[in-house]
Formats: sequence, C-alpha cells, structure tokens
Amino acid sequence: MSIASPCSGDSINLLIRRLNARATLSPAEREFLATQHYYTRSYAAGAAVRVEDERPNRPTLIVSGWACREQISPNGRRQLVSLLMPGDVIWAAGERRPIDLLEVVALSNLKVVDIADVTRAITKDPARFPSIVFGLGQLQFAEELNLLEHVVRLGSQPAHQRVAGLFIELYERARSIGFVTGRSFVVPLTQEHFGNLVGLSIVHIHRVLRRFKAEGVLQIRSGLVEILDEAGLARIAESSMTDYPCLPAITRQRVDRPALEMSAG
Amino acid sequence: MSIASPCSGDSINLLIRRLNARATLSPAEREFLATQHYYTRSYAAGAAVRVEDERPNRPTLIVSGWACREQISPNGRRQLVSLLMPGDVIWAAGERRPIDLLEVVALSNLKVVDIADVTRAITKDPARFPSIVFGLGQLQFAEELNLLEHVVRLGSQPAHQRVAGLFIELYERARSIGFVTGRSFVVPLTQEHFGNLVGLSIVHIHRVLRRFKAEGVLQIRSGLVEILDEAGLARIAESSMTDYPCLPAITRQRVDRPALEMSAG
DNA sequence: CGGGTGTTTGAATGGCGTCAAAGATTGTGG
DNA sequence: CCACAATCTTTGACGCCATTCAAACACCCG
Repeated sequence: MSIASPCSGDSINLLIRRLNARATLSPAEREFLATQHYYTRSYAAGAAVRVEDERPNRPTLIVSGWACREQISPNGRRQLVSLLMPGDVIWAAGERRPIDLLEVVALSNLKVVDIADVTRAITKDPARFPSIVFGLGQLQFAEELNLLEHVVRLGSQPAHQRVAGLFIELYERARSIGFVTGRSFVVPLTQEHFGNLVGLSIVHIHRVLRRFKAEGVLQIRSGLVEILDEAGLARIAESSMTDYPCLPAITRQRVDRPALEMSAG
Repeated sequence: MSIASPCSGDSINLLIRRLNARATLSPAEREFLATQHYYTRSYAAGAAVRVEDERPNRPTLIVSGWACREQISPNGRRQLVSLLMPGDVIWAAGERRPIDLLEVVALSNLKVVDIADVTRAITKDPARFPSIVFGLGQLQFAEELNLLEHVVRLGSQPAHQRVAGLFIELYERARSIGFVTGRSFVVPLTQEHFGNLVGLSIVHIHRVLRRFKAEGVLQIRSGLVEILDEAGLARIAESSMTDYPCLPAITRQRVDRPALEMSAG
C-alpha cells in the first residue's frame, strides 16, 4: 500500500497551506497557485527522480510518497543526505544550490508535479507574489537547517541519539504537513534507509529500535511509527554522553504481534 | 575580544584574486574593491568571532588565520561544521542562510576585515559589479559543496578515509589561495580540532596520522602539513571498504625529531 | 625555569559492523 | 484467492574499529 494520495485538483493544496503558514498568501496568490495547470509524474520506489533530457532539473513538488537526496561515497556506501516528504520542493527556481546537484531517489512510490512554469512566472514578477516568494525561500531554509542538524548528528552523536534525533525530526515534519494522527504517522522507509540516513548498519538500527520499543519510547509496526513517549525521546536525543546507559541491557524481546488494523492514511 | 582599526586596502588582494579566478573582474570592479576603506578586527585563538551589538553579523572577510563554524551538540560534544581560511567570506550579504546562524570561532589568531559597507554598495547596484556578485555567489557555493562532502564523510566513511578526505580538501583549498609551497602548507589546528571536524577522538586522529606518516603518505611537523604521496592519499580516500587494511598493523613509531626551520608565513 | 597546552603511547573496554540464517511480510503471477 | 518469490525484519555470535582512561613526553610562553 502507498500513502493516501490527493487527487490532481488539490494536489498543491498542501503547498499552499505550507506557504501560508510562513507568510499569509493574498487571495490573488492563492488563486494563482490553485488555478494553474500541473503535470504529474510518478516514480516507482527506488527510481531516480529526474526529468529526462532536462539538465538542470525543473522545479518539482512532491505530492505523495517520500524521496531523498543521496550521494554514493567513493567507498561504495550510500549516504542519504536529506529526506523529502510531500509538500517539499525539490529543485528550487533561481540560483542553483549545491544540494541540487545530488541525485534524488524515490524511497517509496512517488508522485510529483512539475512547478517549473509556475516558479518561472513567479520569479519573473516577484512583486506580484511576495508571500509565495518568501514562503518558498523559507522552505529552502528549513531544508538546509535540517542538513546542519544532520551534520551534528553524524559527527558527534552515538547511535541511539542519532536515531532519536531522526525520529523527532520526522515527527515534527510529518506533523507540520498534517500527516500525524494521534501520535502515529506513516514512514515508508526500511531499516536500511534509516541506516543510510544516520550512518549505521541495518542490524544496529534494529537494535536501537528494539530498545526504544522495550522502553516504551517509540514503536514501528508495518511502517507506522508511533511516538509512545515524546518527552522520553527528546531526553534521549539531548542526553549527555554518559546519561543514557548504552545498548546491551535488553537481550531478548519476544514479539507478541497483535493483529493490525490501521490503515495507511 | 576584538580590536578594530583602519587598514590598507592591501588586505583584500586575496579576495580580489579569488573572485577574479571565478569571473574576470573589470578594471572598475578591481578599482572599487581596492580603494575602499576597510576596518580590521583581530581575535585570539578560541575567541568567538562576532560583532558586538550586531545581529545578524556583518559580512566579514578573513584576512589571516583560520576559523570554523561550530555547533555544540546537546550531548556536549563540539562539532566543527565548516572550516574558514583566509579569503573566505563569513556572513554573506543579502539573504540569510542557515549556516550563518552557527557560531564562528577563531581556531588560531585571526584577522578579519569588515566588508559590510562594500557588500551593501554592491547589492544596491549589482549591475555595476556583475563579476563581484557572481564571484561571491561562487564562494558561497563552494562552501556549501564542502559541507555536503562533509556529510558523506561523517556518515559513511571509516576513520582513515575521513582523515584522508579532510587533508585532500585542506590541500586543495590551501593551494587555491596560494598558501602551498612545494607540497607543504601550514595548518594552525590541533589534533583535537581535526577530531572535532571529522567526528573522531584525539587519540584516534593521532593513530591515523601516525599510520599515514609510517606509510609515507602525509606528515605533520609542528603545524606544517606535508603531502608526501598525493596519489596515495587520494587512493585511501577513495578506496572501497575492504581495500585498505585497517589500522593496527604498525605498532610502534619512534620519533626522530629533526630540527625545523620553516616559518609559519 | 615552571606551568599550560598539545602530543604520544598503552591497556582495557565497548559500541557497532559483519556474517549468517531463520522468521515475517509484501508483492506477483497463475 | 492461493502459492511462491522477493524483500524486509529479527536474532545470535563474533570481532574489530574506535573510545575512554591514564600517564608520560615534548613544546611554547612569560
């Protein structure tokens, strides 16, 4: 199953809401965005998100599914540099940024719309769309901020902190786009993806997650992340090096797997 | 603490050369930069580079010495996010970037000049200074590119690759500003700084460097880095995970310390 | 010359990766 | 709708890369 996908008509409602949260759009701006015509493209999980024959790539909005910017290290390892969720814009208009040089890969089945024409119109007459321009800039800003936190995580934190920090980020981002119901949200990633994000092996990601579940902090069941103890999770992410007793402790964790009934909405 | 004093336009020759390498400056542009009046400030090693009462900080050019952008992790560890060398610009004019939010700290004694007035004049009339505008943008671009490589290093490479990659970056950057003589260049950093950069302990940084010296790849003697085998260093940085036999091998390395005569110019 | 800072080294511990294999889940074709 | 394949998860055993602790050694500065 894939995540609930908005139908074509309101596929950019999410973007409008996000922009609106950063700078209130004028009715004219909202009208403009809502009445444009958007081309949809779909990618299978694992596919490179890229417009053929188009270099550099055209500004694109993620409608449903998740993707990442990735870089293959010279040693063959895969590093996921940043995560992209619905409502995120991939190749911003205007000046090229280094991050735009990285390959974008679909982590789940993915639907995007081309917003190249829209952004062209906007940058050609920015005075007409002040809040849109500002909001798009803020979205870029937020992604680069996440990147900086990522550097700190990778460079100076042990496994459990990295994972805790990652899930706090995911939680907040999912909530900001309205994808959290209760304390749960769908994350269409495998443990390998988590590992490639925070620089840990699959096996060790699993060990950390098992620990979190045993401590009632966080739980993942078939792609549904449930934050059981938000404060506890934050405490782990921000604990000093010696505070949190390291992994071994819990040795065995028998899984009494209850029947699942949650839908992936 | 910083000491402000007027200073000759000579200190920005390095910046002019760097900009010129990216887009040839017109005589008028060169003239403009060279005849401006610049205020110099100095910081002691370890001091925060910051203009008192000024928030956000004013665009600033590093004249001599090294600095870094750093972030203290919640767990108390220090992560150096990016290195700043002479000729680098710290707080770009115009839009604020997330990286500008990080604290800048002098790693050695540092001399900078304030270029706020200059950048203001330039951004107010960009058509008059096309190559300067472009060149400054390229400098920003380069720093963000280094940041991405840093993410890959921290997230997916073992110790010796991180260190090798770091010194390749240092070598190229030092060369690009004309600070390399022969195969040597001065790096005013301690092993602790290296560790905080690439996410390793002091002790392990030392072990890796000892190994590099024993293998005739790279040598550091009182702050002078000597690249003994550039190709070998690149091979280490790009080797696949299994290629390079890991550390232990060389156990003992007696130091026969020869007299040094290099100056730190 | 003495104190502070940085370097160097050893020993011991452990966090995390690798290897391997058995469940569990998802997807696919008949 | 079921059987089968592929993918993902889970677990144990094992070993090494890297950290921590601790202490000696070298260097710089006033």
